[in-house]
Formats: sequence, C-alpha cells, structure tokens
Amino acid sequence: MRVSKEKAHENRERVIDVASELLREKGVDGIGIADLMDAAGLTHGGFYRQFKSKDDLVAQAVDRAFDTTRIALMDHVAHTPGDPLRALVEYYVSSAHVDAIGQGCSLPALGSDAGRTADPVLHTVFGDAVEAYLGAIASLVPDVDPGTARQRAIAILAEMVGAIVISRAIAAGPLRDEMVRTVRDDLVDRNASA
Amino acid sequence: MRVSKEKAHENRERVIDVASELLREKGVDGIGIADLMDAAGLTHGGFYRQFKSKDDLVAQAVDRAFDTTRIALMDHVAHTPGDPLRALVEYYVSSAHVDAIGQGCSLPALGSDAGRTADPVLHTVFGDAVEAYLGAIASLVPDVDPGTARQRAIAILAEMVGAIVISRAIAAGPLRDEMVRTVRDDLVDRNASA
DNA sequence: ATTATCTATAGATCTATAGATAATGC
DNA sequence: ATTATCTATAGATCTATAGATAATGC
Repeated sequence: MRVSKEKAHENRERVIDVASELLREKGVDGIGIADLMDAAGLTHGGFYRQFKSKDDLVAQAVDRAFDTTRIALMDHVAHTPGDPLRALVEYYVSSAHVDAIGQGCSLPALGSDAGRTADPVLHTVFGDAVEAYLGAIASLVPDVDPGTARQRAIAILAEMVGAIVISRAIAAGPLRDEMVRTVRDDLVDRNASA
Repeated sequence: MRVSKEKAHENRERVIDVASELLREKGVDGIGIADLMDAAGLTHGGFYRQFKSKDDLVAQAVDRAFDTTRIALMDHVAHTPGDPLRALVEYYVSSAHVDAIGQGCSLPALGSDAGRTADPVLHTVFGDAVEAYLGAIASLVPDVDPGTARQRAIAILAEMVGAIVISRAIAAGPLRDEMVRTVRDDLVDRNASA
C-alpha cells in the first residue's frame, strides 16, 4: 500500500489539482474529503497525512487555481495579436468563461464563499491573487501614469468579476448573453489603446 | 402546540426573514434547517409543513432579501439630496455594505452559490432581481437614450457587484479600502450628471 | 375535525482519527 | 524502521419523515 516518495508527491499534487477544480464547481461546503480523494483515485483515510485539515487543502487548492488561470490568461494575451488589454478582457468576459466554472477564475467562482470564511489563510490567498491581477492589468493599460493605471485596473477587475458572478447567478438565456456582451464591449471601448 | 392561522403566518414570515439573513451570512450550504428554525424560535420538525424543501425556502428567502435591500436602496436614494445615481453608487459601494453581509445585496453575498445551483427557481429569482436593478439604475442614468442607459446600467451593476465580492474575499485592510474607494470614485466620476 | 408544532428518528452525509498493512528507503 | 495508504469507525452533522400533541376553527 505504501508508494514511493516521488509517487506520494504526485498523488498529493493530483489531490490539489482535483480539489482546485471541484471546489470551484461545487463550492467549499459542496464537496467532501471522501469525494475529493475518490476523484483523485485515493481513499479518504489517507487525506490527513497529506493535509492538516480541509481548510489547509482549500487554501492550497485555491492558490493552485489562481496560478493555473493566471498562466492561461497571460498565455492567451501573449499569443493574441492586437491590443493586449482587449485580449485580456475578451478572454475573461466571455460565455466560455461563464460556462467553465471548474476551469475559470476563482474570484467569481468562490468569491462569495471566501467572503464568509473565518480562515485568514484563504483571505491572504485571495488578496495575493487580486494584487497579481491588478499588476497584470495595470501593465496593459495604455498611456497613463502608474497610479492612474492601477485605478483603471481596479475598475476593470471589478467589472469583469461582477459580470461573471451575475451571469452565472441567472439562468442561461438572453439576459446572460446581454450581460457578457455589454460588459465586454464597455470595457473594450473604454480602454481602447490610442 | 397548535397556534392560530394568523400566528402561523407570522411564524412562517419570520422563518423567511431569519433565513434571508442567515443564508447571506453563512451561504446556502452553511446553515441547516434545525439552526434556521431555532433562530426563528421554532423546532425543526415543523419546517416541512411550511416549506416544500430547503430549496423552496432558499428561493423564497433570497427573493425576500432582494425585496428588502431594493426597498432600502431606493429609500436611501429618494431621501438623499443631489444626484440620485451618485447616491445609489455611494450607498452600494461602501465599507458599510462590505461589512453587513447579512443585510446587504444577495448578488455579492450569494452570487457564487447561485452560479452552481441546479434549482431553476433560484436562477429565476436572481434573474428577476437583476432586471429590477437594471431598471432602477437605468432610470437614473442622465441624458441618454433608453438603450444606452441600459448598457450603462449593466456596466454599473457589474462593477458594483464585483467590488463587493472582491472586497469581502480579501482580508480587511488597505487593499480592501482602496478597492471600495476607487470603484466608488470611478463610478461617480464616470456617471456624473451634467 | 383540522392542523401547526412538537419529539423522535431514519438514513445519509460530514470531518477527523485509530490502527492495520505493505512497500520503500535506510 | 519508516511511512503512504488502507479499512473501519467515532461523533457530529444534515435533510426529510412519522406520528403524537394540543389548540384552533368549524
């Protein structure tokens, strides 16, 4: 039953990856240790040798989710011709993002959950992720001083996150499509490079 | 043990009110029937004569929460001198709103939860609430045609909701204060009346 | 007679732990 | 000998139901 150190590390990483997806899909209270471990191909008894508690795993899994989605986002921006800020907005504010909860940004997927957690570590994970987003967005805002770029980045991030939260909370349909399209166009128009 | 028809109606309304607050504070999966009924001064066994299921209560309680917060918002706007859109933005995007989860708007408090529910009734409750918000905001947007006013309303609502979600997800501190202040100023400046 | 609420409980979960097992790594 | 994972379980929840109780409303 025991596996090699290397294999144990792989197993642990797989639990974090699986959790990062299932948590976004089902919420912090919506998925149990047993189901998580089962999805990773392990039994639930082994969980507590790898993680201090469920909160410990949640913090690591959300951190992982932010890393993964940020890399995918910046990769998309880097490989899209034209205005990079436009590429970022059109990637984030999209029907594909609304539909792919388990693969999407954790801010809309788990933001409400994080707002009611008592775990300070999870708040720190979200705080670090927000700072990373603001830095990335601000660096793409054209033609302004750094202070103004940061202000623009804050407004852009808030509008993007709100659009995804609202779109998912309502049923699929015309209103959802209108939300996504309108916010996308609003952000693209407002932040068009010269 | 039996109470009058009138008293039973009062009890039922009290359960909905209590639930509308506790759901926002603890999330849909974070509060159980027994605790809800206990907070309303009843025992949990009586729940299922009044409500079809937990989902049934959740939908009614979120609907109630939206009614309550919309009335408070419009009341504040009506009694604040000056630009009414500015009054709305400053009321919604505020530290007081960030701190008062149980009394605040359900879009940031329960938006992530609603995004993963399978209950179509809850999606409808959110959809109706979003339409009500858009109508109220659009009516306050100055000097534009109705179609443009609705587009502006969508952008404003998204940015407001995103600001509250993000602010609550991160720890109390400078970044949270900066988020609230920056989004508030951005929306006020951008939508200033002539 | 009806019914709002009560007590009690079924059956399914949940987090976390205890102790067994068996393969690794010394 | 150590340790990653296993089986099994404790103890606390959870939603939902069954049936008793007692006051209302006819």
